[in-house]
Amino acid sequence: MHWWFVVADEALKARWLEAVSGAEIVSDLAELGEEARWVLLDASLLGTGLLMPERLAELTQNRRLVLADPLHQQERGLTALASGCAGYCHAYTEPDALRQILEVVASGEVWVGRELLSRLLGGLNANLPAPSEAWREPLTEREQAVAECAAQGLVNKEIASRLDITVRTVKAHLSSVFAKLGVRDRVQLALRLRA
Amino acid sequence: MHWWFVVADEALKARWLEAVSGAEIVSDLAELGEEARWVLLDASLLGTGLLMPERLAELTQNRRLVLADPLHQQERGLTALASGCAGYCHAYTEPDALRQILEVVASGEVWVGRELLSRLLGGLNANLPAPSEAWREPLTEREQAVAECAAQGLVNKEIASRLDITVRTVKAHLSSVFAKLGVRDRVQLALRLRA
DNA sequence: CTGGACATTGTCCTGTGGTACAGGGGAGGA
DNA sequence: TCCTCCCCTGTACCACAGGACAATGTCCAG
Repeated sequence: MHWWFVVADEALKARWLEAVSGAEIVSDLAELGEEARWVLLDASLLGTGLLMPERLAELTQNRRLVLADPLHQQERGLTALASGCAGYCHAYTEPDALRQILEVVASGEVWVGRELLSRLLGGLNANLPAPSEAWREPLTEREQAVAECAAQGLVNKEIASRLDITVRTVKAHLSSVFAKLGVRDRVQLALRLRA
Repeated sequence: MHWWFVVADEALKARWLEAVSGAEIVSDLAELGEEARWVLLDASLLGTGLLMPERLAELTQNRRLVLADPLHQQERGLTALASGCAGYCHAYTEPDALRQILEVVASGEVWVGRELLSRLLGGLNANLPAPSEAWREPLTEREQAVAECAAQGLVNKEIASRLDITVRTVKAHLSSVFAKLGVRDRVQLALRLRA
């Protein structure tokens, strides 16, 4: 995991390096090569006051980009995330907080501060569509429970412990589930339940 | 910062303690006192299959609550977050990932996984970084090919035939993939690649 | 009362998954 | 030339997955 910092301001650079020493530093976006897969970008280097979704989408192709914005506003944050950024934060956020943000992004997640999250949750739609659960129809309650566990990646021992039954019972239910759903093993079961 | 784990399942407890040793353990919600300000709760201990927003709102008053859910579904995650939870994750998430979640929450932020975030950003024509590609980064070309096959539900024999290599070579690549991606078997690999 | 469905459990078996230890060849960079 | 990494492969081993065959108990509808 190697971070690239796109930052021109010396004070900001120092602050970021406090969070992640050893990062590669460039002061202009044009200097970013394809090898820069994990990037922290000072939004002020984007050139315009506004965040251009197309520009951000272009920049975020084939890389994880965290946008550090001196103008820390919800609208800009939403635009950044909606345009493919893997995180949005204040440019001058505390080094400890910045390190955590980069760690979260490095592990594959997307970083959202609580303000943005609150904003997003505020627009929650009550009538959310239900996920596909057609797989449940032919199964008994116990079979469903065992199937869910298996599809979540648990081994038979763990399922037995979780549901307070023996491994033999787990196998019995799984065999029945496999037959009813027409899959041959738990990998295919997991794929089926996630479809 | 002192975490309280509300968990009855021994295997789950051990897993959580791997993430945060020294946490206070209780096996029933009734045992939670007011001193428990940072709580990780096994959702199965809520008593009903459904997540009750009123109940969650009650539980999250004056405390940071992360809900660890064996039934890891977007709807339930949205309900949890909208009801005041500071985080929603899979009950059996990897200890390293769990530690990171708890660190994020401990620092005052809210934890949201990428699936939930994608849902929340849905109304904004979300263009989150492609989740299906992040797993490629640490893998060699051949490892990627083998991983894709395994994640599609193929057994080792079938993968060997398709890629024109021996079963032993398939196993070698898979073991390397498991180590690099931090998964323990091909079910978890499949889930990871589909995340 | 009977039969069927569901849930649970036993022993036994085979094949697979996954790891350990070992090794060779090719390509590319220092 | 040497070293490292990738790709490939061998034997061996153990644990697990999954199936076969068998059985019991509970509940409920007919």
